[in-house]
Amino acid sequence: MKSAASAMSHDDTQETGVPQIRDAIREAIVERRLSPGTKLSESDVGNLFNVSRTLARAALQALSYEGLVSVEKNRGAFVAYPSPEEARQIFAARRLVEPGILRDAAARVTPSDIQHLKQLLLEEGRLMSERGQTARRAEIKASGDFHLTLAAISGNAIMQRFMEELVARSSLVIALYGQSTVSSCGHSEHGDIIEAIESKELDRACHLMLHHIAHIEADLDLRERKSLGLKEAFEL
Amino acid sequence: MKSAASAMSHDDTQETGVPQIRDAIREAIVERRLSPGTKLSESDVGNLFNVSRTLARAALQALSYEGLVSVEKNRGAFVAYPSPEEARQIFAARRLVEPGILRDAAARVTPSDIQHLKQLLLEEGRLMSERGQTARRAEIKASGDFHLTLAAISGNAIMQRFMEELVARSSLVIALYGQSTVSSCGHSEHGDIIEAIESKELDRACHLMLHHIAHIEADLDLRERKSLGLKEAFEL
DNA sequence: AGAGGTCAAATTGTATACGATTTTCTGCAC
DNA sequence: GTGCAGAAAATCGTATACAATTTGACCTCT
Repeated sequence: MKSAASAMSHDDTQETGVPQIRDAIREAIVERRLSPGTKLSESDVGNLFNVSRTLARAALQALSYEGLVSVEKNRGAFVAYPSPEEARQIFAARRLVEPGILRDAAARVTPSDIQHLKQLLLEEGRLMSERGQTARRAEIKASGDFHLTLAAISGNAIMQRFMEELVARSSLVIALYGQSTVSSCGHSEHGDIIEAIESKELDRACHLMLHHIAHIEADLDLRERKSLGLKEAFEL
Repeated sequence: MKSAASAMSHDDTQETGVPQIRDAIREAIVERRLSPGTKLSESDVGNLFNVSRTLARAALQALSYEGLVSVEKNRGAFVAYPSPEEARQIFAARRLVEPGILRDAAARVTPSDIQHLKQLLLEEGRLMSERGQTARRAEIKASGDFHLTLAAISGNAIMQRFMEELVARSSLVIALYGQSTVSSCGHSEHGDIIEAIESKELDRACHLMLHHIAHIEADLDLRERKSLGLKEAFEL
């Protein structure tokens, strides 16, 4: 396997600190430059960012709290490889919280917020028509940003952080179990939700949101792919 | 101020590892043996648990991710001192997610789960009638356990972890802003919710839950207590 | 060739060392 | 006594060192 290090970009600005490292790795995971299961050794991470293992380890720990990295005792850290069950729970959580966040957001939304959302939508559409790795990565981020912006508008920092975790983990799930090559989020659905918010049709907005999440989930193939029991794999 | 160390118990079993330390400190915070604002120096924590600063630091970092400890750069870690605004957001988050969790839990609840919940209720009642610090601490934990058990029954590990964070932080908020000396959770309200679940009255159960959370929040005095402007403090 | 076992290399776990920053104490001028 | 350097102490930030564990290779014996 290609070294984990080479898969990440690294600006040489000597801005030290765990947050930079954590954020850089998270971005790499969310944008799928790092695939689930990739080993993230402390030394490699440290070398890549020109820091000691101490800081590399701290960054990996931080990511493990967010569920993006799993650390196995005495074995090291790996980009998380969510199980189908875990994937289901992530989306169940989103169905549980996003309508509520949407309601809170709608109650506080300002015209400037609406403008911001529409801006995001435009950008998203632009990226969809482009081709190339870079555009694809930017599109992934943009489509998540819609949901995160709603959380930000809701004004609840706690729910916002939770949504950041859920969106990031969703990206991992889609990378693993997504079937269609098309974008993770139905672009038009975002637009419909914005419209519903704008015209204060709260119930319809929530309904659309639930439908939208279900739509994303429907594109996943979450059938258990066991190791085939180590026996079943060869009998027959 | 009394040393932070002396406020925590510590069993001498040489079970090393960050989790033990983290859990012990969390328990101490949730049970209010450690007050908001208390300094948690890395050396003290390390000495207390007979580990190096490395592990102490890791444990404190972990707690900061849960919002129970705030670490200030170059100054150290302190038991979190949530602002009134933060407190409001914590309860807003609970109002947002607990009805949903309750619905999911009700859909999967087994007779054995009901029995477990009633058991908790009994224990809670028993502790309420007792007196003394130890009983008070146990009661605090028991009252939170009701909400956590519901999350466990819902079968969603992600929501469960989120609820653990919210309940723990609620304990901090109540310690800071709670007015009445009585228990944080209306004991009878828990019983009513169990009944509603048992008889499959979902809407009523959710309604009761919202009411219950509002009831807890109503006991708080979340008025901003500024430093009193340094002038107003003395002009009558 | 295959099974099993020992050793070497790599990697993580934890402690310690040292520099940087903040806080506290001290002493001197006023 | 008050106020303000400046030094001393304490505490955090980061790197390095060393122990423990895992992994994989190689070698032997059947």
